[in-house]
Parts: sequence; structure tokens; C-alpha cells
Amino acid sequence: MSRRRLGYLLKHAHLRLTQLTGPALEPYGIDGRELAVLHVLDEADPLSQQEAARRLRIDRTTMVALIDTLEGKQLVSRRPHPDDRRKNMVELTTRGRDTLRDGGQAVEEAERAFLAKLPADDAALLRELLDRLI
Amino acid sequence: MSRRRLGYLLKHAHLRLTQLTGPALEPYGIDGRELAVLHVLDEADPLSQQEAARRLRIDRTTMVALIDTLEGKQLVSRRPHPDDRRKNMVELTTRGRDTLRDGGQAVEEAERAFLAKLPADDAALLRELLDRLI
DNA sequence: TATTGTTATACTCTATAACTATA
DNA sequence: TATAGTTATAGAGTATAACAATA
Repeated sequence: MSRRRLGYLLKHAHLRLTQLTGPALEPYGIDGRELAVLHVLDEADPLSQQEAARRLRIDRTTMVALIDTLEGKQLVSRRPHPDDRRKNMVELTTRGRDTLRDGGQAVEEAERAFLAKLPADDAALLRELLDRLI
Repeated sequence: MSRRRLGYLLKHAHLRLTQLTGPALEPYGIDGRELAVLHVLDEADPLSQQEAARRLRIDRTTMVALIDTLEGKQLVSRRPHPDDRRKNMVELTTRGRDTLRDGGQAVEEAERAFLAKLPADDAALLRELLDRLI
């Protein structure tokens, strides 16, 4: 048998994809993790930092630095929650929305290039299968 | 559309699998990366450190520490290449072969648990598709 | 008492640069 | 000059612990 481990396949597939998406995002001044944050905020805006962190399954302390960076780039803004002043509500700026749209297109293109080795059906199926595993 | 990014899916699928394989390997005193090294050595033993590194697509400096660890656990042994004394030939010890066999079974079981959400056909297909992408 | 954001800190994984010994 | 292994080091990315403000 001697086939490659599933862990190896997942790790290196991710690695190869990142080698495409990283450069693709460079013109927009963000990386994949930052785009993911913009994405969850676009789905449900505004979110508290902790809610955003939970949706991406990252630690809230990691989210602090991520939001710091995005705020520094003026892609998101923080404001205190009106009813619970422990919380920061984070929302996309206009510029953040534009960056999400353009960066998102760039990533989709990179994904298409990455998946070009597969027939379109299989590419869709791969995404579907991974989605069911998470 | 708003589906999750392929990068996110790959990253978190790997993360979840690691949460199963890590504990599964603990009784054998190794982690997934170390098992992967044992695996390439089993396929083509002996290999120079650099050849082993190339097969796993990791840096030769990373391989040094990895082999150090495995040698410390007496799972592999180094000896100088007879014709080129710059090279270290690395080979499995008997104990290394045993650990590979038992650890490999533990990982396969963890993979099966991870893939249990999918029909068997789809699980095999997922592996096949990932393999074609790398 | 518990929660949110924050900071300081440490750990893992990885790669780059420079060294050595060989070729 | 080039290559294999090694070491020192630095950069991501991540998490844990402790703190302040607020609930």
C-alpha cells in the first residue's frame, strides 16, 4: 500500500495553495488570515472580537493582533458595544469592503489555478468533502 | 455564494485530523512528522539526510533536528556514506521499524475516525483528489 | 465571580546565513 | 568551487497566564 498519509496530503495541499494565494493577495496589502477576518465580518457585521475569533476557531488573543493590523490599515473599525462596554464591536470600513471584494476575487482566481489539475466536478467535490469534515 | 475558502478548509481539516493523530501516536513516543520520516526511510532505506528531507519537502536544517530526535529515541541510526563522507546515511533500527508499524496503525485508525463522517467511497476519493493536487 | 479585551511571554515549526568537512 | 551536515538565529503563528475594565 504505502500511500501518503492524509495528514501529509492536507498539509502540503494547504502549503501549495498558500504559495499561490499569498502573492495573489500582495497587491491588496493583506494576507489570507486577514482576508478571512474581513470575510466573517462581511457575513455578520458587526461582531465582537471574541465572536469573530470563535467563527475562525482562533484564540481571542490572536484576534487582538489581527484586528490591530486591520484597523491600522483602515479596513475595519472598533467601537464599544452600546450595552456591554467590555466588548468591542468590529465592522468593515468602506475600504475594508472594497479590499474584501478585490482580494476575494484574487484568491478565487488562485484557487482556480490550484484546482486546474482536476475536472470541475472533482474540484467542487473536493470542497464539498472537506466542508463535511469540518 | 459566501462559501468558506479552500485554504480555510484545508487548514482546519488538517488541524482536526492532528487533534486525533497526535494523541493516537502519544503511546509510541513520536509525533506525525517523526512518523513521516520513519515512513520515507522505510520506503527507501538507507537515505542521506538531504534525500529524506527532499522527499518530505522540508529543509535540510529541519531534518537535522528531526534525525537528532529519532536517533535519541534509537529509532534510526546514522552512519557515514562509504564513498562520500560528507553524507550521513540514515536507516531504521529494528525498534524504528516496530514503531513505524504500530504508530502507522494508530494513525490509520485515527484517519478512519476522522473520515467516518463520509461514505467509504468519498473518503477514498478525497485522498485521491488531494494526491493529484500535490 | 465571570467575561472581554489586552499585554507579556513562551513554545512550535520553519527557514536563512554562516561554519566545517569533505568532494 | 560546490555540497552535506551542522549551528545559531530569527521569523511566523499560536497559545497560556495575568491584568484592567466591566458585567
